[in-house]
This record gives sequence, structure tokens and C-alpha cells, in this order.
Amino acid sequence: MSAANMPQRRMRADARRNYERVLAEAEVAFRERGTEASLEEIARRAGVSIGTLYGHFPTRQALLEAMLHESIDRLVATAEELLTHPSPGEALARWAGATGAHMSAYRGLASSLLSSLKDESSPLHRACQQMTAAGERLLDRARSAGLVRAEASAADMFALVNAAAWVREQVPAEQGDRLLAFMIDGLRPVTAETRRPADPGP
Amino acid sequence: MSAANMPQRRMRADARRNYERVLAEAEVAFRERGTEASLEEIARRAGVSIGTLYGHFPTRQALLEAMLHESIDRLVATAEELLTHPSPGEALARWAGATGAHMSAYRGLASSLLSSLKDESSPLHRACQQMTAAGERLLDRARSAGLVRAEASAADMFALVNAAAWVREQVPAEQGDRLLAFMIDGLRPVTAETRRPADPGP
DNA sequence: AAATATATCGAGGGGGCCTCGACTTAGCAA
DNA sequence: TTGCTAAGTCGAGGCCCCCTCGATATATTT
Repeated sequence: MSAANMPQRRMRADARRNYERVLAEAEVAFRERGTEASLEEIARRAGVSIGTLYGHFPTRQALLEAMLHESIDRLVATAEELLTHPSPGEALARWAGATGAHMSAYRGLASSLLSSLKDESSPLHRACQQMTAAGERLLDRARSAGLVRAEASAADMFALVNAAAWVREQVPAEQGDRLLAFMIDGLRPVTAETRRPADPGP
Repeated sequence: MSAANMPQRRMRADARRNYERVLAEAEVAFRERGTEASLEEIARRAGVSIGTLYGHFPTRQALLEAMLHESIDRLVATAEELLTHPSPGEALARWAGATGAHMSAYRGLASSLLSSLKDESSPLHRACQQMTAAGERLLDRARSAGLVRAEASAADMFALVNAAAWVREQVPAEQGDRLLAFMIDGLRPVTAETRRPADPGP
């Protein structure tokens, strides 16, 4: 991860100031109103014209990406640390919980992220890949410990965490926690005595 | 269910015709563009003014509800039939599959439905309740067979199916199926040998 | 201080949501 | 048939949003 996102060549002082202001207001707006918050309002609150906002962030996703950058780095670092946790299962669940909680702080984010995983042109694509990769190592460790079935991929894990975050957006927190736990449990191998409820019919 | 939705007192012929036209175009538009499709375009395609559309369907949700009515009745009937299926587990999975598949035919529908479950003023509320109730009987039967853990409620089941439908909207069908299966598997009781991966940390 | 690359600005074209008063017409009754 | 009137239809207009682009301003460099 090179510093490929902050300005290549130093920005003019006023530009830098405006960039930061917009970013700060975006964080507030996205948190309060979700990822569909009005960009015109963000510009207004930042005391900047709509044209200036677009000058710095050509698309909504670019703005989102810039806003999430730090926190995603932090999540990836957390995953790294959890690799040394004594219980592979708990490490996995902890990471899923932390990730889901972060995502569901911004209504609509899970949706943007999941769809960016397979869209290489999206500014969010890198972020998704990093998160998937971070999850993969935890997942593999849990699988080695016999806690995860063979056919569950890192992409599956990412999708499940996104789904959990999505569901959390519209359900009481307590239920949201329970549902995430169910989903992670669903990754367990199937044993002889606890047969799967069934295969979906044709 | 009573015929509580079709006109109380007979509609005028032209009104009836327009009502049907709008409904037909809405079905197409929602299927192609998702539940956020433009109402003005639906009116245009139906050859009706925007005012007329609003006359018949005061809100987007009312239009959605009218459009979904039949198919939801069909789903509920399917659940009824599945109650006599020899395998409670397979019955549950089949119903989840059918429901999820239907929902994911309209991008954004899962979102509308899940949020209508707890919003009594929504025109979709009744539909959600019916579906939850239908699922509950199948869930209880599976639980009696030891296939579902005690703490999983019908609302949980409904939320999971919605989450699966949501995920299916943005992921290859094959992966979508797998993820739904994982989620339903996550409802199984936890056995001694297959410990849950873990509890989410604080 | 002048030159110039950088930034900012905001009107304007395109769309969507929804309302409401003016207008039409289906269907009934005389 | 012919009116009459309740029921239905229309669409301009107010408000908001997205995004672009030429005109304008200013930070930095020489």
C-alpha cells in the first residue's frame, strides 16, 4: 500500500483545506444519512461549492473511499493481530463482529462494498480486496482447526459479513448480533448427527 | 384473506383500466430497474399522467404492495403445502429458497420488506407478517425435529431469508445459493464436537 | 510584480418526487 | 336522449438532486 491516494504533488494550501473540510462533512453526513446523502448538502456544509467538491472527488465512491481509508486500514491491522489469537474460532468471530459493526455505521455501505468487490473499476475495489484477503487468513486458520467447512471461500465470508452488516442496519442491535453469530456458525462443517436441515430444492 | 385491497365500491371503467395498466408497467419496471424505478417513467409507459398514478397508488410502497399481492399469497400457500412434506428440514430449506428467489427478482425488495416488518404503518406490513407467520410454522416443525436451535425466532428466519435475497442481488447465483444454505445451516443446534467458531468479542 | 498553473464558483440542463386546482368523462336518472 | 354530477385525469410548478463546464479568482513561482 503505497501512499497512492493522497496528492501526488503537493496541493495548494486552499485546495488542501477544502479537501479536508469536505471529507469531514462527508463523514458526518454519511454517518447520519447513509451513503446516499446529498453531495450538494455536504458541499454546502463544508462551505464549498458543488463544483469544488466534484473537483476533489469525481464520484460518490471516490469520496467514500477517501473517507473510509483510515478505518479500513485499521480493520486490516486488527485482522493481522487476531492471527495470533489463541482460539482461531474466536479470532474469526471477533473479526467478523468488528467488521460488521464498522460497516453498519453507515447505512448503505455494505451494499456499496459488496458490489465493489467484483467491479475492478470502482475506487472501493482495493478496499474490498484488502478486507477479503485479511479475512481469508483468519478463515484458513479456522478451517485448519476443523471449524470451517471446506467449500467456504473468503469471498463467501466477505459476503456474509456484508449481509450481516446490512441486516444490522434495519433490526435491533441484539438481533443483529444473533444473526451474525448464526451466519458464522453456518460455516461449520456438517457432522453426521446434526444433519443440515436440507438442500434447497430445485 | 378478505378482498380488502381491491376497490371497496366498483371503480369506473376507465379508472380500472388505468389501474391495471400502471400495475403491469410497475411489474416490468421494478423487475428491470429495482424498487427505486422512476414512477414518472412507469406512468409514462402506462400512458397515464403522473397525477393518475398517484391517484391510484399514493406511495411507492402502496404500488409495490399491490404488485406483490398475488405472488405473496402464492408463497404463503407454498409454505402451507410444505408443512406436509416428509422432511421438516428439507421443507424449511425449500421454503427459504423459494422465498429468497422471489425476493431477489426485484432489486431492493428485500430491503423494503425487512424494514416494513416493524413499521405497522407501511402498506407492506401485512405481507411481511404473513410471510413471517408462514415461515414460523415450518421453523417450529424443524425445531421439533431437533434441526433448529431454541433461540432462533421466526423474525430471525425472516431476516435471514431477506439477507440471503439481498446478497443474491449482487453475487453470482451459484454463490447466492451456497450462502443461503450456510445461513440456514447456521440455525442448527450446536453440538459438543462441532463447537461454534466463537462468540463475537466485546 | 507579473506570469501561470491551480482552484473555485455556480448557473444551467437533465431528472425525479409529489401536490393541487382546472378540466373531462362515465354512468345514471329523468 | 340528454343532462348532471361524482369520479377520474391531467400536467404545470415547486422543490430537490446530480453533474458539467466556461468564467473567474488566487497561491505560488520566478
